[in-house]
Amino acid sequence: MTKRPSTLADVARRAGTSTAVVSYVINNGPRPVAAATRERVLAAAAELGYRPNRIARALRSRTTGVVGLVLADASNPYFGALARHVEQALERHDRLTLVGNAGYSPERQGHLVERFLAAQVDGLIIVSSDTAGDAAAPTGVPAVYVHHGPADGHAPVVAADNRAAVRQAVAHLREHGHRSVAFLAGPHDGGPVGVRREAWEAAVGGDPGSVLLRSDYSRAAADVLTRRLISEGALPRALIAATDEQAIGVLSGAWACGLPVPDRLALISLDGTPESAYTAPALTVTEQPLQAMAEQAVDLLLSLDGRAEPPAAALVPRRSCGCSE
Amino acid sequence: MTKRPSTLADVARRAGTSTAVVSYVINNGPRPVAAATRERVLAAAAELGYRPNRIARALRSRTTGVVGLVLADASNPYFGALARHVEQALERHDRLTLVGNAGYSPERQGHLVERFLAAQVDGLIIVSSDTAGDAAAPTGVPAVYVHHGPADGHAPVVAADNRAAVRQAVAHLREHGHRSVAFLAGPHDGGPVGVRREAWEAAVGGDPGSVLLRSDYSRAAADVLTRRLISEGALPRALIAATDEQAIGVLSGAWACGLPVPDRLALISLDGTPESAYTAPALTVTEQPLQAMAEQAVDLLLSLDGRAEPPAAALVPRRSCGCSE
DNA sequence: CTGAAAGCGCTTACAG
DNA sequence: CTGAAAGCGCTTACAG
Repeated sequence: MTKRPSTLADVARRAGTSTAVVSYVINNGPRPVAAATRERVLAAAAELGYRPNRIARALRSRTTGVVGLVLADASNPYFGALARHVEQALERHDRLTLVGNAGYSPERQGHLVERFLAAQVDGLIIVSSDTAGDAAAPTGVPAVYVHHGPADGHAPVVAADNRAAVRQAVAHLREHGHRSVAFLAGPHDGGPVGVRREAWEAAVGGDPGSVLLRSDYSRAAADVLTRRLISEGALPRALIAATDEQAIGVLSGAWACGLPVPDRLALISLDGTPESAYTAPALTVTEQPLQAMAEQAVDLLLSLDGRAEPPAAALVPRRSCGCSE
Repeated sequence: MTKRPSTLADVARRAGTSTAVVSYVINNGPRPVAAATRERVLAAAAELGYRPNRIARALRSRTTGVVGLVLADASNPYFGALARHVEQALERHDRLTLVGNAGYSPERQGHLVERFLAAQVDGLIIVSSDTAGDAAAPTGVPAVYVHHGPADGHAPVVAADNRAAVRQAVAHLREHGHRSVAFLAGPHDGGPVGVRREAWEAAVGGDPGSVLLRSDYSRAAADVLTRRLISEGALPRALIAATDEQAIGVLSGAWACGLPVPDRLALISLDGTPESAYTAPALTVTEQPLQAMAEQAVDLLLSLDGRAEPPAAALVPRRSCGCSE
């Protein structure tokens, strides 16, 4: 038989004071309380194991301390890492994180936003890919997009400089002596991967040897594609993968076919998630500043400041491009 | 100027009825409403863009529809996958998920539990490793542990049969002709990895060639350990890694040293996260039924039923053990 | 410095 | 079938 949790009124009764005073001491304000009274209240609260009911506080003060985080795809480590950094940043600001996975579905994203709004979140952080996202522009609470956002400019979007990252990747592969540099894009253009693809196109000019490849954003799809290209003798010698997921699938397919990386395939990936450092071989990446992006998004949401862009993606040379670590 | 969101009272006024009736139609009960009245209410709600305030409902009905999910370590894909499945299962039951990452710290876990309780969650799902967990037995709301839980039996624990998984792994490596099978454990015993280690010990008997290795639960630590063992000529020929994180680190270290897997090292991992299928080479694993575990935890929490144990971990032969895929 | 009281937006007995 | 009203646990003007 667990007894009813104690309330403010219980504490007030026990301390022989009013609920107002109890509230003032629990919240350290907004009115001063005499030291002696404060002690009595604190003692009463401790004896009763009082824990403030945030729901009641939220109803009254119209702020829940909860932020909704919508993920384009929680199973992609890139979004996963972003999510962890967002949650941590919010926790540092004493906010709770309500999380939802849209699984690349705009409908599910819209549904999540609705549910979060009904839960009276104080704000929304939407980690969006290309497809989902532009639709449900949330109303009533502040929202910040990460990675990709609607173009209408109604909500801030935090993203790294994708074009610069691609230019670095192409240049690096050229330094390794590759004249042609292929690109593994997503199934559609649009969103950050579309931007990356455009930047690649601009960088390789019209070079016919620099072919455009496409696969879903999954290890499985890139693995299958790689096996097929190898069996057809059509695998490029130098390749930029739009995402780590795809790059890992390429590595997996290449290994299975006995094709050595980087000797027969020089590979660079554009996400730079933590996992990219422990593949076989380790992936050369342009590392997106995931933590900085997450922190900036949280700061913008809580309007702590409107800091400048996050640091640009940095090229991290590892083995897969042909560097010797 | 965004105007104040409409309330039940606004809808009632517009529909020319009482708030009680509006509540009845919004919630389809618990009292019947005349069809004509219902239409008026629905129309009014639609015109006003009414969205029920779940906080107010929660305060009144003492149930928030929110569950708190505490993760031992969100950056470990094993826990990450579990978290996704839990969130999806909760979503199917129309619950929202408040998420927090304890980062292997019992203090942070306790702190998260406190905050979740203050937020009036309807229940807690605690995905715990060995170290964190036993401390803060939450009070007042139902709780279910996943992967590992306190031994006192106060809360249900959902976990796969770790011993059977280890026995399968050892037997499989023996079928490949390995008399000695080493084991890469975590930094301490205790929790599921402790159980796995014990089961390994029982399976290999006192064989002196079956050595016990230890590393942190990270790719980095296992990578470093593997490089060191190789340089010392002390790497075993057959190894069971307690976790996928460690197995991936082993693969990474082996590749960097030019040591071929599985030819010179046969490797099996005991988690079986999705990533294990796309390493180079693909990892042979005992696959923990992560989705089934998550669903059972949610069902237990919402006391839908007390189903039997989740299905046992199944051995998935891939390349790293020496099988030819 | 402190108390009595209104009110946040709902749900649900209680009358009719 | 419907309405008037109490109350969930807080916060915060308003008096004193």
